[in-house]
Amino acid sequence: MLDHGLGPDNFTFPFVLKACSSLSALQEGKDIHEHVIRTGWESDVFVGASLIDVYAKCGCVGDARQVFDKILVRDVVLWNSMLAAYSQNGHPDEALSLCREMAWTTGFRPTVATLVTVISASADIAALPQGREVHGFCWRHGFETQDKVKTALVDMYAKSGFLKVARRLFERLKDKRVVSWNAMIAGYAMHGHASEALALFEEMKKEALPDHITFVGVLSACRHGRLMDEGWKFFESMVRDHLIEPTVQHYTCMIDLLGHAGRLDEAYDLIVRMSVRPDSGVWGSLLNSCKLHKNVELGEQALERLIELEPDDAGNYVILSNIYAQAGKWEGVAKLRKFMQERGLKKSIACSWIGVKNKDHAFLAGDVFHPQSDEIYAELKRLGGLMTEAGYVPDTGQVFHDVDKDEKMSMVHGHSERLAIAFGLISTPSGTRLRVTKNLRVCDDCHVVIKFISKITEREIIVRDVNRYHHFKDGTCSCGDYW
DNA sequence: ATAGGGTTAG
Repeated sequence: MLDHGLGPDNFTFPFVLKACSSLSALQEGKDIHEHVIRTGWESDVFVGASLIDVYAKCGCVGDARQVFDKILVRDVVLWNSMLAAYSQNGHPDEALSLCREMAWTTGFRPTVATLVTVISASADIAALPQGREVHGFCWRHGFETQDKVKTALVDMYAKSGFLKVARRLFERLKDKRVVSWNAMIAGYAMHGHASEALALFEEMKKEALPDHITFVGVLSACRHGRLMDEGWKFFESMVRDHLIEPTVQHYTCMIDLLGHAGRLDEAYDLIVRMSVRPDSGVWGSLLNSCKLHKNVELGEQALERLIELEPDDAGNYVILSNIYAQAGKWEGVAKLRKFMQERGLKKSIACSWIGVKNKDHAFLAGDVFHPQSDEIYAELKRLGGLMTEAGYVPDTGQVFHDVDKDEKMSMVHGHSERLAIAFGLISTPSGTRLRVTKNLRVCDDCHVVIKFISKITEREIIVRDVNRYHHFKDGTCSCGDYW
């Protein structure tokens, strides 16, 4: 077109940018962006929304935001594009605050797309107070009747641990599409409700055609329920009866099932001979299983692969370090720490949060910034006494740093999930279920402690960590102590 | 004639 001497206009750019977006072609997108600037179309909302989408699909949220900021006369689709850019790139908090800004500056006339995006952002951080607020908004403005909004709400309530609410909304869908079934099945699966997930899958087969995502849900239900035989049955049936080629996520479920069961060599064999390229999730699952079953050699191999795939992820080094520590191989711990220091890698900062009276309260390990900090620590101390009476012995094996024993104790005692739980206990009526979210894995010792707390205080405590949900009740956890 | 949204992840 350019060779023919024709200049692109405001209609040309969106078409060609959409092509970039579906190919995740960042360099081409940037070239076209320059062309947009040269031809003076950068303040066009259609061109801008397309550019934001290209940058979002390529993971460049900052570039997307620059495009957004240059456009001063915005329409609802432009806002939605920017919200989606945040939401899809792991910045759900930014999406929610941009949504507030949108409400403030534009008078907030959202569309179905706005709400779906914001609800899914709330779901991703299980930010229930915001999610409920959006749900209320949907209801008051007649959006709740829309199936797409309702499906997003099903996902949000499921991820926030309200499976019954999710199910009630799911049953009220006018037309259950595959996406809705998938959200509900995955919801049961991630909470370890394997039988509900599988029952729903049987029901689904009568009404809709399962897709590859349905099977991720089904296999992950088997995984969380440790249903090895059923898992393989579904895996084989997926390929044979449904003609679905297994993706890396399907393999991850199977490798995780084998690994958790201690069949580490079989898990390794499956990684080597599977038809798709193993990603960091696959090796991460194997590394985690090596920790559960104390296998140093295979753990080292898994870390080698992970260093190739995601060298900057500190969590991987920490897990191998834990494996070394369990085995008493302190030279391995020291070697890893040196390696991390040389590369400037730091453990991510742990953070837990809990919603109380429609407000989220966040805690870092050992922090004293909460206004009720003194009462929180007093409550932890009180519980500590009761736990010792009940037979609790602290396990500081997972403390990464090589510090003395007392210091290790205090580090573990101030873990963020404990602060969040203690705050929940002192600020809600007895018997109230607590729901805590954490950005990392729950450590072994906290897991033991929370089991004790659930029994001593007679509370149900739901902790959503980075991998899965833990439902603590009466001294036990739904994960069966494997996570 | 052009742009945005729901389901999967160690």
